[in-house]
Amino acid sequence: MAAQKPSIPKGTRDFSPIEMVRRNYIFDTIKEVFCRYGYQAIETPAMENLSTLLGKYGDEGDRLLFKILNSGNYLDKVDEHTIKEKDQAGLSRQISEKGLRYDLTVPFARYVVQHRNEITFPFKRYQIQPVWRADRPQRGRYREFFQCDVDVIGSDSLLNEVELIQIIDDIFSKLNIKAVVKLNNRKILAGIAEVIGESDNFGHITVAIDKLEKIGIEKVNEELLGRGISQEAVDKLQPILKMEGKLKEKFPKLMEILKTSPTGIKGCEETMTVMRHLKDLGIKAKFELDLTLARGLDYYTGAIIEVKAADVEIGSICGGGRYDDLTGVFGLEGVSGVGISFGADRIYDVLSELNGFPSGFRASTKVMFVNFGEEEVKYCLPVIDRVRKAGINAELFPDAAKMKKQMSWANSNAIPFTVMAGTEEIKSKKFMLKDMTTGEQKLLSESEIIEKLK
RNA sequence: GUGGAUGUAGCUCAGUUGGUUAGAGCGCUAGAUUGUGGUUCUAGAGGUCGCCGGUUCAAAUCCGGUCUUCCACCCCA
Repeated sequence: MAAQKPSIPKGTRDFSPIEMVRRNYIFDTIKEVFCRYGYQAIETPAMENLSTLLGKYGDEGDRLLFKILNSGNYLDKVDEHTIKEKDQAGLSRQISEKGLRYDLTVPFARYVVQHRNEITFPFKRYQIQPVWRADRPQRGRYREFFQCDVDVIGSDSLLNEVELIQIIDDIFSKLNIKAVVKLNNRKILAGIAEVIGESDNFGHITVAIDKLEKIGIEKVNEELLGRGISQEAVDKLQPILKMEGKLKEKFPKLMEILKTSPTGIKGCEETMTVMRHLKDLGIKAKFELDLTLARGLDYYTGAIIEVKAADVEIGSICGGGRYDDLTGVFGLEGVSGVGISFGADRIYDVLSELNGFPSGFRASTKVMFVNFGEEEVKYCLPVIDRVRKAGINAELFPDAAKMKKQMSWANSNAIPFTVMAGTEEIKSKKFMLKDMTTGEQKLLSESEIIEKLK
């Protein structure tokens, strides 16, 4: 057999032991906070029916879905016409009916509708699983990555928004990441579109102004005009785009601009309520109103939340918002939800860059027993068992390899202690314990070793 | 999906205008040290120069294609 060069698909990664320790540190921190606020874990399958996924994320989202080829002789079932006409979309529909999930929110909505009889609302759940996107990989962008979602479904209360931001604050404080929370509201954006008389172009407007920070006001205006938005509307938009100042000054200005749009006013009031609570709570993270924050996902209807790391340029590390009718498409109307998603992989990248991982928690083994051969193993084995039962992580080197080999193995695995027990030690019923950091060694009894390593 | 850069030892990288046997550091293996790792010294192993094709007497080096990784756009965690 010809040796093939091993590789993994573009945008995917292996996680080696050190990375796993670090990833688990992130997951554990996140889980702990989720649980603290009363959220319960669920999981859903890696693959969903395409009918569940398609049409929920906009055209761009549909394009980025990984589709799974049907099993069996799928080609037999394709009609001649499709093949002759090279109808790609038609073909894809006929040969693929499943896809890898694109996020955790839509599968969650599906879950809620499917299990509605078992659920007592409001339902608070968290879900930590990988998702897949057929995107082109880049810094902080992978084709397989983990999302950590928390959602409350079946409650309109703005207290949920507040709670989610508290969770954001808790998690990033624990991880020592300076977070900036950006808030906006789809209703404000809808109000703006309404006030400038371009409600029909809501999508184009939000996408364009989302780029304000990146490309500047001139280019945004160009793009708006290019998208068929009237000069008059663009002119009307200018004071909103240029609005500056503190929150206290921004809101009255915004209310004034939006006064003819009840929706806009509502959005403004909602956002003010949330922010007032955050202020009272003394949130550590910076939070700000960002009118340019749009977020592409089609299903958001109220609050929009996005978190960036203050010290690392990597895109958002957490994002989410309120969706009033996500379950509607699956046949459950009038259930509002709000949720956010933490990007574990980007958080990992941020911590790497900041050197923010706690040090010195690499090896889990506390002590390694050197293997000198059959007799010595017989002498050590029961002792190792008792050491473990005393709650000390211990292991025996599996082969009676050269001492040098065994010691350097312990060394490269950063194991802090080794025990040597050969003929001499067996005779005196003792063990030679060596501290690998200082090089010091002492002849001790079993109970003294357990005492020392505890 | 569009445009740009990149690929040489396990890792990080040198490699001249195309010219003989492709180098360094780290790591790895062995010995100095037969019951002692981490320091030191000595020796050694390890490369289809991403892959396929072309130009040439001759290609790591030039050309085309392809894949990977990275960057920008699009979009997003």
